[in-house]
Amino acid sequence: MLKITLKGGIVKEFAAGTTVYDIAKSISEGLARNACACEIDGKLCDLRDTVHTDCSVSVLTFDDEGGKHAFRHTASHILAQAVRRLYPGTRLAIGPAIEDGFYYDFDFEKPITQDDLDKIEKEIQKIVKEDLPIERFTLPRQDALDLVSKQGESCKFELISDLPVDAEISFYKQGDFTDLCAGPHLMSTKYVKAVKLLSLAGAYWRGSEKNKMLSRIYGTAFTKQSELEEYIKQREEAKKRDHNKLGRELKLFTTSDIIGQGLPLLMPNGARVVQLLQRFVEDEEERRGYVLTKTPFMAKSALYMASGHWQHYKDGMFVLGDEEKDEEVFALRPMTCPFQFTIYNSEQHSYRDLPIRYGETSTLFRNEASGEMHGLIRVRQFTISEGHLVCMKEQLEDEFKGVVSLIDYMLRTLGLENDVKYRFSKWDPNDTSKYEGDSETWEETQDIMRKLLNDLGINFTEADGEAAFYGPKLDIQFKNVHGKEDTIITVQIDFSLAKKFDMTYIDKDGSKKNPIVIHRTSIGCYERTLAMLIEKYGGAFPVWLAPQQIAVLPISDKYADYAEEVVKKLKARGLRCEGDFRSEKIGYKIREARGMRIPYIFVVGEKEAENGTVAVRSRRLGEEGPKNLEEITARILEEAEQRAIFEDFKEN
RNA sequence: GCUACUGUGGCUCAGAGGUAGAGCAGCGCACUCGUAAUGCGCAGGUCGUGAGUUCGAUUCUCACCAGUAGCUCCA
Repeated sequence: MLKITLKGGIVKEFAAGTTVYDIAKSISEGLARNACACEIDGKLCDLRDTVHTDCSVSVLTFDDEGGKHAFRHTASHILAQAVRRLYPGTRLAIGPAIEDGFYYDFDFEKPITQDDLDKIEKEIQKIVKEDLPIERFTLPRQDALDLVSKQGESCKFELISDLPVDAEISFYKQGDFTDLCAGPHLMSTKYVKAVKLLSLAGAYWRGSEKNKMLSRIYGTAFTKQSELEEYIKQREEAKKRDHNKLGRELKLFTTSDIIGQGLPLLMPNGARVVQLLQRFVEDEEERRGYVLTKTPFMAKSALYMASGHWQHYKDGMFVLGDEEKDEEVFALRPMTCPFQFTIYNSEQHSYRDLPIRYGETSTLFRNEASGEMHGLIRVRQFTISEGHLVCMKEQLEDEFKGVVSLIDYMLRTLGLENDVKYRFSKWDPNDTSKYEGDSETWEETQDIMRKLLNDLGINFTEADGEAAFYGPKLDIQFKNVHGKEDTIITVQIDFSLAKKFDMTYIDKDGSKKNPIVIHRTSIGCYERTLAMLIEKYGGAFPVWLAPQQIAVLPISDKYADYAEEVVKKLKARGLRCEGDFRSEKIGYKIREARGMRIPYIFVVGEKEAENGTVAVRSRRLGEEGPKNLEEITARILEEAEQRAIFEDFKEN
């Protein structure tokens, strides 16, 4: 008999060869019913797996990540089975569980449409009702290849072909459907009670644009219908915060067909928010020893050739002129590096000058592919809080830490510190042609960066192939309302461009050396950061960033003079304030002001005019009653001064 | 760039092979109002752009432009 350690340290004896499912059953029928997968000695396994040595076993349910994963993975198989039943000629690609659900990639004979999803969903429900037991079997590689080629599954054939010759290939079978799969899976289709297909999209086979585009069906699954409904509701709620919709409603930005894709126009409200952010960033950077530059928006191709952008980034640049015909070709800048490097090179530097921290509120132009543009998040022209720190190797650590500290301060000020994830972006050692510099330098730089990140106690993930062409990056990622992750802030250590660009300093011993460059942004690019702020706060910006901080609403025309006087006083104190003098009812004006997420509403009528007060309604506390104008002014000024954050806006 | 979808007055959306409606917003008038929509009236659209099919197209076809989700790429 084997000694099996269960959850909570309980040890029970089982015969060798017992399946985990039977172990779960012996604990309780309920557990067996809810079991989705398991961990044997900490390793994610299938319920069908058997125990052969003393070990620890924990049964995973939908409440565990691993269990949820298996559950949704099974849902994706049921989706594939439904598709095969309805559209027999369809080839299957892959169908994993993902963070909030699952997807399956198909190669349909005839493209399907949104309407087909309803049909497929009905078939899925049928399969679930059929309560098909799910069985696993394994085959030697050659037999597996024979099986999938008999099925006509050329994608599966390709996947198996990439596995080692001696590999045992596992399959899962449910009723009339068999799929190549590593598992784990549920024991039957009947558990997948609440499934919904969410969207239809294209996806390249094996993630490469050189390959065929397949049809991807996204869906999600829960154990209970009520949980599914809750999830759908949350998704709908999140979409209401979509910056691309809300940003337009709040008159922060707009776009125009005749201006072009990826070229949003910041309207007065949006421009004001960006201006406030820029002033804040420039002042803070000055405090931290940055020097300001203002460099040209374009340069001759020669500059980009020297920096390497011409070789590595030309497709992403707007080139002005025709290289074949014109003697001189210019390009709009996609990055600020070579410009600030040129400033560095305009004078001789001693080791005593270093570090030099250049900062610039820098407008950049990138010719993104037409399908990439999205609201304010992905655009063709944007303005970034750009900066390059030129330092010696022995200063790298302090400078890097200084940069991270500045970023941390920015994130905290915006209230985003808990909404971001840190990603250590490394080069792709299997495709070195995309990068400058040799592999030794890359590995060394990456080791240095990893050590710095660990020293700083940053909780980060590592990602291959995400580096810049000149060095590894620390990327700070933010998820938009659709769950899509984008980089808002990045820091890059660059050992290669200084040499390429011939940047030098004279060291103590009189020798010329190449400095190290840290490329960094402190708050990211303003358009994208604005987008994230809109979504984070649902448009209800903290007072210091609100385009309009106060609305003064006279109850009727009779009190317009007093309202005017209040507006004047507030403006004189530097508060952003407007009066609403339309002859509308007070409820109507309040509704509009709230809709615009204005943090403070001052209602003024007979009583207020008599007493020199205002009736305050704040976004945070609702109706606050009459207040002394001077006191409430001081409070709002204080709130703005502190850059206070209250996540306070409630829709109803 | 790729896949699918979408494009009707400022916004949200109806509609149909015989050149268009609703609500909100706007404007005018009345109301002078106490904390999330006062009433009445008026005006506003060559139905994204261009070409084709047709006696006739905004509705069908094609191309282009723009948007949405995803893929690829990226701050």
